[in-house]
Amino acid sequence: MSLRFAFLAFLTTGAKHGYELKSEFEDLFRGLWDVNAGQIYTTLSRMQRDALVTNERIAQDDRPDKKIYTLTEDGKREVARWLSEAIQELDTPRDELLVKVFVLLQLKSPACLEVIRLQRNHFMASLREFTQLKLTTADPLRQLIFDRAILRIQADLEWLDNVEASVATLFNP
Amino acid sequence: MSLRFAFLAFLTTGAKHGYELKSEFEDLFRGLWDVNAGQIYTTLSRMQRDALVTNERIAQDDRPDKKIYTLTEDGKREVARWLSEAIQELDTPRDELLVKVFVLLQLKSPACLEVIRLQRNHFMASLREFTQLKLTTADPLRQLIFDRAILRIQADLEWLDNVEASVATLFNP
DNA sequence: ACAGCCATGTAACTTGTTACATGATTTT
DNA sequence: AAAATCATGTAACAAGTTACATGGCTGT
Repeated sequence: MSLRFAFLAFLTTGAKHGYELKSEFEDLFRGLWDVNAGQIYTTLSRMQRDALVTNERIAQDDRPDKKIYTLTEDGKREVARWLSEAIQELDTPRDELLVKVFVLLQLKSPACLEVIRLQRNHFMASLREFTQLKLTTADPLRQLIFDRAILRIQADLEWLDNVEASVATLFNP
Repeated sequence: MSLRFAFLAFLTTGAKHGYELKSEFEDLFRGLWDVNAGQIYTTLSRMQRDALVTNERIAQDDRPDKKIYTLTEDGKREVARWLSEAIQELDTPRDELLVKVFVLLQLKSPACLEVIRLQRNHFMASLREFTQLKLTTADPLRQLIFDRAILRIQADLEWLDNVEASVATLFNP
């Protein structure tokens, strides 16, 4: 869905063709998110199916044809709706780490502490990496990407500390 | 994939049938993650397709037949592999909030600050909710669920503060 | 009588993602 | 001569998810 919303937003500044949208997206998320070329066109055709965009084919002498996409009224409404609503999905983390740790706690698995240690080491390495990247980046927009990664990893590390502190109690009630 | 891994782990303590796996999972994640009944069986049949489990049909006089699932050797290897590797996906956040904020910053959209404000209000409300839930929960395992939500939301709130602080600079370079 | 639990499954749809295919132009 | 960029797309699969269907037993 993220790519779809990004395209919707990019199209508010004017009609664009697929390759342009890809470039715009990749310039913004360079390194963090490389989009496969094919995905651009599957995403756009699904947006068209949902009547969010229409396209017009433009012939070019020196280049392959391009297809200019324009937001429909529905598309404009969809952008407006997106901007007017907060994103909800973030506050109930249903991710693999929660499942892993929880299942192991439930099973009182002896592997539990080792798994925590392993994950913590991984996080610490990522943290060092992103901190380094942030420091060596001049672009303040780019720094915000790394910032987010850093803050999230720190939250997860803190959580692992809490989990570890609870293991003894949970295993010997 | 999370459900699949949970089932793999649950099956290490013995053969089980689908409904049992569903109950075990829902007991653990009650309120946070309600699994649709159908998903149990699609997940199990895909696991069977991938040779991670085999099943045996058991007739019961008083109840419908049940199918007992057992881990294969491949399945056991898969669990072991899962436990021995840290989860990687968490350290590059490619989520909708990042996309939303970034696209708006890129477009220098006047909606930007309003979107941040909206999202912050939403996070604050969630934070109050989860804090309340954590306080009124006796089960320490259950508290860890809310703990995770709380820590993640706090990290995202902090990030929004950083973003807001950068908006002025980014809009007037 | 009816709700709810036990127990299973299928069909269908969505999104994410990749491999593959085409072909011209520009840069090294 | 080769590599990168411009530009488009299709086919296919995996995974998440839901609606629907079946049917018996148990508790109120």
